[in-house]
Amino acid sequence: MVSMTAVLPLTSSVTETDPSCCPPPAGAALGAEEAKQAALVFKALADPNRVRLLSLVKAGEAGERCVCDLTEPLSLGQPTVSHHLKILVDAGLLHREKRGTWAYYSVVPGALERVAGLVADL
Amino acid sequence: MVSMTAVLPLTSSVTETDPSCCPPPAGAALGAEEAKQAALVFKALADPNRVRLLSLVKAGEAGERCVCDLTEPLSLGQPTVSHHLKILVDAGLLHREKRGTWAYYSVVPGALERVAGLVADL
DNA sequence: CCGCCATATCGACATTCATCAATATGGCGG
DNA sequence: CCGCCATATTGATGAATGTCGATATGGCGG
Repeated sequence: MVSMTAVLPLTSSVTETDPSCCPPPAGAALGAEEAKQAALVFKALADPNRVRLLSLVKAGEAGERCVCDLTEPLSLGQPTVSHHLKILVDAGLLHREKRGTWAYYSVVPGALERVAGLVADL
Repeated sequence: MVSMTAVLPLTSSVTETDPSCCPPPAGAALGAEEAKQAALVFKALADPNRVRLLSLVKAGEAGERCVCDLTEPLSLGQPTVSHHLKILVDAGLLHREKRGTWAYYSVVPGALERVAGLVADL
């Protein structure tokens, strides 16, 4: 139990070991910390079922989807789906909102575009 | 020894189980096969050292880099670096060219942009 | 032709991860 | 207040993965 921190600061928040601060020199190679942060986001996308989850949530009406609608198309157990969703939330890609008994997930606005930018200018 | 196939068709090559062919309906959720292909690429990026490798290669002069110049900045053994490079090549992200005793790696033109697009319109 | 050098492959080991069954939590209807 | 329902958490297990040391491959200089 050390996690529960959302990754994807990518805009601010610079918890580096290196004291020489950070706005990436643009054009230069990534440092170890930046690479680790980036890899954390990619790890969240490195599973077929999580990719499908993101896709399903995004395609859902109003851009959101309840967990109960996600277990069936993936042919996965409910605990497993819950686990994957947590990983996507921790990565800063999904947002969770609990309404009554149900939990609705939606794609964090701009998150995918931000990741796309991350890839494009490695 | 089953691998050695480059991923990232993403443009053509559709080895699906599903017979109803494939240009993604655009707007609909991803199928299982598409998600698997995407996840394969993300898996290649899901390691900090591989992200740094890509970055280092891209930042190298003439956009290429010899293996011997890559082991030191990563503090990794040569076999390990070679292994990571192979994964990036198999994912269709890096290109390998052997000149004499040395192996030069370069980013496949447009590969990163293609992956970025993959992420943006999940 | 022999040995050095850069790179790739192999085998092994420790760690991480995806998945499931079982259980906990917490709201809603009766 | 009791039990059902949707969701989350826990524990366990098998598979995948990152790393290393040792070894194989293959070109180049002497």
